[in-house]
Amino acid sequence: MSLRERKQQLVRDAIWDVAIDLFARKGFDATTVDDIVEAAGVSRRSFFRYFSSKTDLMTQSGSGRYEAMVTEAILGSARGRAKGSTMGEVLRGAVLDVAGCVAAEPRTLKILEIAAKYPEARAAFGRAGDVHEAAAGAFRRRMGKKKDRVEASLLAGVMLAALRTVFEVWFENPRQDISVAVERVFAGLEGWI
Amino acid sequence: MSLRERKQQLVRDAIWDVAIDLFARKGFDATTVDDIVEAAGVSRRSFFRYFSSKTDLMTQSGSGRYEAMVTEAILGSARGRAKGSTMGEVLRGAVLDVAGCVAAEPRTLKILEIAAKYPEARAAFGRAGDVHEAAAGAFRRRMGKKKDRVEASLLAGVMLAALRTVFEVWFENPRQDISVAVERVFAGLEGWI
DNA sequence: GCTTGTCCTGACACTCAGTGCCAAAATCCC
DNA sequence: GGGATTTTGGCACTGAGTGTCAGGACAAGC
Repeated sequence: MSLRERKQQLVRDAIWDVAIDLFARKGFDATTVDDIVEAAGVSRRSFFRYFSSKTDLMTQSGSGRYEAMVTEAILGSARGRAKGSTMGEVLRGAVLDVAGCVAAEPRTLKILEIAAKYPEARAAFGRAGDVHEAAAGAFRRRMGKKKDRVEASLLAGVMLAALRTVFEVWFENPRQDISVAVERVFAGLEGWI
Repeated sequence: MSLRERKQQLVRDAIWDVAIDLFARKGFDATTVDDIVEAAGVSRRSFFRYFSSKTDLMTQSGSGRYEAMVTEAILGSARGRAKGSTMGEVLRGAVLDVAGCVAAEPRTLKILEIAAKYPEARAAFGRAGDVHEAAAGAFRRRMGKKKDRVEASLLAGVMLAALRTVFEVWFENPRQDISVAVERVFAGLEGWI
């Protein structure tokens, strides 16, 4: 690693640390890019060379890395998982891989704390969170008290996943009734539920 | 409905129609709010009274409506679904309700078309779409050609749902190993997969 | 029909995010 | 050390979104 690269990493880390600290203290929206660059001692223009946007500071390491991590985990080439595994096993292994990678980064916890504290910061991860929250709450109410929060959250996630897939299927042929797409998706869920 | 309310609805519809038309022709980013208000014949300030942001035009009807729709569908009070239904039945019914509601609005198709055509417009729905896309592609590759796209998309959705739930569980007690959270979530998935 | 209070609209000015451009400084390679 | 290349800072610009305020349109009462 050359001097230049180490220096860049240093600057990048310095910006990130300062920014996360400010977010935690003042909130995401209340912290301006000017606040960050002043505290970090870099120019405004340089900030945008290291991070493509303010939300990049929250979504960690810019665009594409999470996608790559997920893809890698599913394909699991590094682990040499048996070709004959069932999809359930693949799914479980992939979740474990990604969760492990994310949890291994100490920054993850700080980001989760900020996201828990400030709603605006949660928006950095997209509006999907709000819908998921609402659906999970509804499932919880529907189930009564006997079942726990985890299952409600999972059901909500599966529902949103099913909906997304339904729209995908339906959009290929929007003239047909959408219930046909629902049928097809639930045929795919067959055996899971 | 008073004259005032009808007038507001008229303005709102006019803005939306003009905006969607511009998005479809020029793209989401390339269309400025100034373009929209000029074409619609309202002031810039009034635009932001009707829509809280430019992306609101894509996510349809502002914040909260989709959440409400999902919640309503799960609780299913309007349908009077039997209390004793299994969660699988509830899930299916809720998906059908939401999909039906969405498909019934003619605007939905236009929005889907724009989202399909312009990547920037997809970003209005949050970054989650990109991750889902990547994961579904990975599952497709992993499964080989024998299974179809629908199942890959579903698997991707379930995986993201599981991950989100894992982080939720883990965040309550971040000192413990994240694999414990994964265990717990997959215990909830037990019987589904 | 006219007044009065309420709501809506347009206009202006402002903050902040993000980008293009160019000159100066730092780094790397020889 | 000297020259090519990369990085940086400064400046100006566009575009989104917000606060404020005066003026106009609406509903209700007389």
